[in-house]
Amino acid sequence: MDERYDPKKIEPYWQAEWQRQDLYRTREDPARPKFYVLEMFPYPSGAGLSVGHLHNYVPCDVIGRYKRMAGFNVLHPMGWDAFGLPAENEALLRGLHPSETVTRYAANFKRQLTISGCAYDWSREINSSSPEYYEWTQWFFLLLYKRGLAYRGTGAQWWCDLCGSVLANEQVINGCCWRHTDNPVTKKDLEQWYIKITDYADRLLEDLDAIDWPEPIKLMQRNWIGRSEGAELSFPVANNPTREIRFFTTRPDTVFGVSFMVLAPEHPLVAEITAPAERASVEAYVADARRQSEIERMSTVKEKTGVFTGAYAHNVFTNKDIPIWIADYVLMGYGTGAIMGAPGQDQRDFEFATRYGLEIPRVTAPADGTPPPADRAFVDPGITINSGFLIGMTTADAINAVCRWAEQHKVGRPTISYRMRDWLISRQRYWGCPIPIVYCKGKGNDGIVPVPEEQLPVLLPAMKDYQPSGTGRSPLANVPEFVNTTCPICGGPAERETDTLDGFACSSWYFLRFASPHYDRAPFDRRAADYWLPVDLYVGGAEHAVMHLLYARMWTKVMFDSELIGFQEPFPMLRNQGQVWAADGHRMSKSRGNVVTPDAMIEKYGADALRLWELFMSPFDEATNWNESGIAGTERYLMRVWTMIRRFVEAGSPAGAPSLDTLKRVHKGLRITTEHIERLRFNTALAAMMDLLNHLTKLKPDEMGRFAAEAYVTMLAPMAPYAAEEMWRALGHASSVHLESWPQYDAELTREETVTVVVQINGKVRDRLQVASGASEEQVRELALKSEAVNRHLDGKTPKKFIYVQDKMLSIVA
RNA sequence: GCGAGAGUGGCGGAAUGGCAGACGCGCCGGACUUAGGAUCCGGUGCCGCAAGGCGUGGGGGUUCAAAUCCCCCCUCUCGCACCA
Repeated sequence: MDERYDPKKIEPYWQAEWQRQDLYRTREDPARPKFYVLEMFPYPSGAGLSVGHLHNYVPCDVIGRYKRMAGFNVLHPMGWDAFGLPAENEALLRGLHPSETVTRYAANFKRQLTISGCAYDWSREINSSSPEYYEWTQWFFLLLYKRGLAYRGTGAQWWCDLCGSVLANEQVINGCCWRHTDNPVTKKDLEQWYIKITDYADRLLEDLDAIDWPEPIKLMQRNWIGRSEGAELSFPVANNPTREIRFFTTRPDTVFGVSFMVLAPEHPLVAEITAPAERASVEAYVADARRQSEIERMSTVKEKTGVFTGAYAHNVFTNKDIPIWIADYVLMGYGTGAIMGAPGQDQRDFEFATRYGLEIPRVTAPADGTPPPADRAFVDPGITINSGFLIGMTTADAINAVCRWAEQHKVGRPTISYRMRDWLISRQRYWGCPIPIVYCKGKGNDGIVPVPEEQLPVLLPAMKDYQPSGTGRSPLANVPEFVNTTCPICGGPAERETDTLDGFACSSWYFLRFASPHYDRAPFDRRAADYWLPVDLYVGGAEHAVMHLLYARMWTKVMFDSELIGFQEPFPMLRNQGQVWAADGHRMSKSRGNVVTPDAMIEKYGADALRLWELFMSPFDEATNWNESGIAGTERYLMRVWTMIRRFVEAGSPAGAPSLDTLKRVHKGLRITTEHIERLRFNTALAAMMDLLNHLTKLKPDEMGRFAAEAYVTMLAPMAPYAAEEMWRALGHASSVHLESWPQYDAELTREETVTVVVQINGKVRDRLQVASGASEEQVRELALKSEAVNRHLDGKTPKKFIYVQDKMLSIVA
């Protein structure tokens, strides 16, 4: 063992040695309990990993290593979410082929993770852009199609006429194209593929109750799904009884107060019902609404506007004709694109009615008998008034009564509406997973023919030029050899789908692939999946709260329904790591020049010191700003451990007979460290280790003894794997410390014999008593009343009341 | 605007109703030293010589006891954009 701790010397050595020993290879072993820890697989970018990424990977590595030592068979894999826009943009702008850049960037990520000491089983590395992987993404798409969960529909996409291509939301900046910054984007309607995630809305909602996820994430999913109960009703258009306006409401009890209707400007009825006299103003409003939606997020606090169509609807409850308006605050994408206006009970309707001088009937009164406020809507539940057969009913009863009446008279029914919409999974992009569909020219039903499984994968063709097709189709439309094919059924001429799948398709099942990453007969080997899945601990950023985590949950449920797997939730336990901002408080980014790389920190301090600082600088799940100054502290800590072990070894590694006090401290340190690692409290786990070190370094080697020395190094192993390995060898062991068992503590030895009991008088601490642990209230009281400090502060007053908290505190009220 | 989270020494943070500031950074002092940006030892919330008092964004409340629970306000961060 060298005198000085020199990470530059030991880290490369052990890296090579671990690789030679294939130390992190994982195999199924039914005899041992399994633990599957997974980080959300990263998109390999050219910027490489920053120290911010390691704030996720290092703690997960600690958990993986710890669980392995604690007796679990641990699966801790890594792969690359490799399809995506940045690689395609680089291809477009710099002519670099995405598969080359992605391969290079992934290799760099892997190198950075390796030098950081992360124990991944690299034999299970996957890449979502490799045909061996996306073959099965395509297979899943076909599964969804066969189950009626994938369908074609029309959707509007951002469009730049100068690029001749669709744009992602992030490519639209201030309403203009990212490349043509003074060219306003428009919307283009395209036929696209959708996934019917709405069929799973209720299950996605209900099953949230049974999983261990951060509450804010669950809440975001609940809000995203946005379930609301109500009724769908319909009113006929006056003088045009073949046409009706269907609408959803959560307050069917207020139908007698409906004094107008509002349609979304895009509503298909608008053109048909508009009266000739109003046509000009309606068309102008519709055009204006369309233009406004094109100029991104111009004004978020604008007033409610609308125009009258000149048409009327017949309120079947009041038998009155009510005006039909259009307004841009009604969205075509939610509900039916039409709402009833009940201005007395809805604040938004109230503002609209006030502005345009519409009638404001009051049909709900406060339950306490006071009149509804005159200057605003009364939105709370109450007692129904002015409402025919509903008068006197509570809001809840009136809702039921309206639903029953509507069903009997065939004008509506109770229903549930969801805010969540179906998942638009088509992308008009090159660098994605091809959709395994062909369109046969000789067939009806749009000629949709799924590619037979045995013909998968549909390979993404190599291209030289990634210019957009100009038509709204993906660049793949420019490759005739790809597009033109034959129908798998009739053999006649057919064209391939040229859209590719959203990257979220790849990430909706990758956690299963790690169980059997090289299996080539199915997406996964059922036996391996049954052993490893579900994921025991899933870790990633809160930014994936809704999309990725909902899609992956839905696909898992589809797999369960298809009897491919035996579980319904892929991630029973989820945690979010805290975001690490740059020292300047901004996102770390190449353009700001504030990226700190692990490479630079490892060069300066060594990987172990960096790892310890990642663990120590802040709680795992809380955001923090990067601050390099503390690494000096973790580096110094490692040096002190090193010196302690070196002195111990140089003294001949004496077996020693530690004092009871030392023994108790070791066991207590072990207990706290263990408990805190289990709870993912790495910063306080390390603090407990430092505390223990501060005690142990005061001892001579034979006072410390072999048990303490070895337990200490073993405990350090998950956090600082290189230094621990080197010290373990110096302690005379031939095999790796990472194959050792986690040391067990003796609970008896972690018990305190004496405790400090605080004495408070009227809420202020006046004395501290050392008493035997478990002392009775009487004993402590007696002791306290003898105390000089207590008597001085009691100042002759008689205690009125004592409150005793065992082993902690005696509170005296005087 | 709505929703979620956060606010504690000079700094990162600890304490989840029971000793505020664990552990570390920085700083101050000392030892060793030709030397120290190394190492080791001690100190370090604020006021005060002390006894003691004050102190967890601000204000109020509950409690024997509040950083922690409740109400109001301020600031910051993240998410969502009129969801009928």
